[in-house]
Amino acid sequence: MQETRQKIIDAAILIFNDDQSAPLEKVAEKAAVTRRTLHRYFKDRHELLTVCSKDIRKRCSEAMAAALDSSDRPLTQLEQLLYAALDCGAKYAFFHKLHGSEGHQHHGGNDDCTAYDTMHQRFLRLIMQLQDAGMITRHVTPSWIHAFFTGVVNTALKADAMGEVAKQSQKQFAWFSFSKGIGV
Amino acid sequence: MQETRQKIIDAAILIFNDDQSAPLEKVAEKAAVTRRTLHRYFKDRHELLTVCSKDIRKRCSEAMAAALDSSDRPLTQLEQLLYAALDCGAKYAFFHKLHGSEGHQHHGGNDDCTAYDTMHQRFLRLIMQLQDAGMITRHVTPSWIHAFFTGVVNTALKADAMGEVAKQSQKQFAWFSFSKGIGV
DNA sequence: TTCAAATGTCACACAACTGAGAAATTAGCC
DNA sequence: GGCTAATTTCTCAGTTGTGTGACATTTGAA
Repeated sequence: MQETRQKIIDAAILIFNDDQSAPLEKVAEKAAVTRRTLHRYFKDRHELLTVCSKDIRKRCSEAMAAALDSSDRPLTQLEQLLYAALDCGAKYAFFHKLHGSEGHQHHGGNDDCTAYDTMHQRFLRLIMQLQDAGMITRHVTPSWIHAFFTGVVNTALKADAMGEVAKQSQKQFAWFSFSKGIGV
Repeated sequence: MQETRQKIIDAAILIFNDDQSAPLEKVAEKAAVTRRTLHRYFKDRHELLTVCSKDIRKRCSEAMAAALDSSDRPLTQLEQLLYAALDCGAKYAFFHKLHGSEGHQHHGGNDDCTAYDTMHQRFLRLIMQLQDAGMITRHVTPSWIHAFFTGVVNTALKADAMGEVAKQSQKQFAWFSFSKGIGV
């Protein structure tokens, strides 16, 4: 059963997302599996992390690309991007965490880095395009908007986890605050 | 020298903020101190965490209270609250993380919880007051605004850590995005 | 039912982290 | 300079996490 593998990956993403150094026992527990089984699928901690990273890259990149392709209107693209990120959930958050951690070195040979950078560039271009068209404010920089974007995603994820905001309002609130926050 | 103690606490907040299970060696290293010295000030990991929690509570509560007292205009109070949170930096983020973690149980006997809840209540009241006055939108709930507030703080902290946004623009951007994002 | 693959249980060796004692070293102060 | 307290260095035992082997148990499909 290959679904066990995915179950472990998903658990690892959840656990490592808020505790990088968490013992593998916790991951196994979250995946409802023995540590021994976890080790059957993944040689060691490092391999598990690598696989998580690749899994995330694949899923996030696809979702983001689909969002961008879903429309010709830049503002709609941006809105769909936000929804896609929210759907990716913890994966999107972890994607950024991986590339923002201290020990991380960007280099071309790493596919994950390439995927991240590509996405990042497309995002920045979209933002600059919107600014040029006067559809969003120029008071804040594209860099800030990018940080703000992931910040709103994280906010929605946390609000969801805390159960403080109704599920169906989540996306609506997120888009309201994000779009207004960049001066749409 | 009692400043060593504070140095360790500050280092612990920084380290534990993005890796709860980080070895104490990392904390000691960040504080430019030996692990042995750390153990002289704090019996064990748990005591260090407890002290961090108290330190954070004290500093954040004071800063927030001062911000609220700095003006009579609700909107100015909110703006000052944001700046205070940004000044508290990682401490503010950790404050929330501590109270949002899984194993955490809210109970009256815990001073930290009380302080957190008090602050939380004052924040929500301020928001509802602004909504009643029609100064901010009603499209989003006070709960969402609270989550959004800490989200913006985290965004600014991250942007600062990544060096992507000029220091002096930080607060300005944060307030712009936050205020617009709640429909000011 | 039967067989094979997947998973669990137990046991082990090893590495890393933790907490503490004792002596050597450093820093501030009179 | 000498004294005192803080800190470092070195040490070590105890605990926890890691990775693996051997074998039992469960599961699912033929």
